[in-house]
Amino acid sequence: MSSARSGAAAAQQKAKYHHGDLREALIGAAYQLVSEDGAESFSLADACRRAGVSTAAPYRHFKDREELLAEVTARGFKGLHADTVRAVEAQGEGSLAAVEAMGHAYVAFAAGQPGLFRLMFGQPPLMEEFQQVSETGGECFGYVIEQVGKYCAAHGVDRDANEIAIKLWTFVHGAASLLIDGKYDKVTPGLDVAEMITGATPLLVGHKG
Amino acid sequence: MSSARSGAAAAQQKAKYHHGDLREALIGAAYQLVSEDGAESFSLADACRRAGVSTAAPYRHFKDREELLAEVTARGFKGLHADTVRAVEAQGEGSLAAVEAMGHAYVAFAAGQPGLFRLMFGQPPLMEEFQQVSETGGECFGYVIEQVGKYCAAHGVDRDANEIAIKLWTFVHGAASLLIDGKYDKVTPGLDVAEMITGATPLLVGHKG
DNA sequence: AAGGGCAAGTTAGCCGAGCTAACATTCCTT
DNA sequence: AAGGAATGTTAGCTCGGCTAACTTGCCCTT
Repeated sequence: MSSARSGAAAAQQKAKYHHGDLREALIGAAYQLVSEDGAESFSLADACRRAGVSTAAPYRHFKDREELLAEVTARGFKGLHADTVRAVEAQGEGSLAAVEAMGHAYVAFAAGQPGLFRLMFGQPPLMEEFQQVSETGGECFGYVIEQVGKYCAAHGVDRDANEIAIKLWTFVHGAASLLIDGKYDKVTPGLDVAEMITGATPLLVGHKG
Repeated sequence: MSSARSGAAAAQQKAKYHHGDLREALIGAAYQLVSEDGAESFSLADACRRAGVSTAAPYRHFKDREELLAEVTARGFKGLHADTVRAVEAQGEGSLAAVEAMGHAYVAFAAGQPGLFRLMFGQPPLMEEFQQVSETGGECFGYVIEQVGKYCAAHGVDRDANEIAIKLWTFVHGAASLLIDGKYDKVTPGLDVAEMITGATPLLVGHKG
């Protein structure tokens, strides 16, 4: 390790035959491209252009296009997980507000990076084969169940936390999907999705207010 | 119209330079291919092979691949609409059972033709431009609002029917999406989605039971 | 310090898909 | 019967995924 190229800051080094950290560069480029435009229109060649390498270079780091997208997907789940944790901690574990905040975080994530969200939740048989995707996705939902359990314990709700969590997830996922796919606009242009979630959450958890 | 080739039964006619009804044949092939495998992997060339024509032939009937898929999408909405009407009429308009049945029909449609469902509800900016898609989709949801309104009127629910319908749609759409994308399996393998909908519907409509 | 091996780039090229242009055949109308 | 409009065809372009074979340069051993 010569001092000149420590870290991932090899980007400004010009005319280097070796890139320095092409793997990370490709993941980063793919993440950006997918977040905005979606995985359908994403091309490996695009990512290569961004990274300034030939179109054959990625195959030194990934088996194929899919494997790169799997890595992007896994990072998406990590990001969603982190957002969720942040949302809960801002409200305090065990509160109804924390449960609602998880829903808002989910929708905000989808709205902020619709292409990535679709990659994470669409076309499952393609992605679920990759271990890192299954793992990160599982952790993500596990946390939600955990938090709903804490809410139930704190508020004397004697229904199954897992069952409640699934209903909440279902609702919130539907909201996120319909929102980013523009379906609400066709039907109720001014809809405030956040408010709808705040309204529906107590119903679904069986909150006695 | 000579008697020999009336109807769409021109399939068995061999070595005919003109296909007879290529437009319908392509839509049919696309519908099948998309229903099963999804629109992503659908190729115009595949549909051509099925119809027994060259890969340039479709362009006499459709501007491009998108326009064919738009037609398939519109037919998908018509099918969903028809299924919904059937479900309601089996239970009787205005009943809670009818509202639940709409949800079940929605999920069943998605489960039966996941690729088509994703085409109908994913990647909106691509499809919504096509008028026939907007129209058929709008009619589809309009009917749901109508039915929820009838339920509300019959049961003295004084909340806004539109608002309730959107909540129901949101929930059911989430259920359909998570089901076909295999996400429930990762978390609660034995989940009975139909039962979950039956359980959640009364909560969301504010049914006083 | 020399040199060899390996990691990680490159170019060239194959294939399949979308799409267009130019040509061919059939239908249909007059 | 003739000719134009529809609707096929072939040929060929571009682009993207992917592979093979070659090249470069880092690093490790001696």
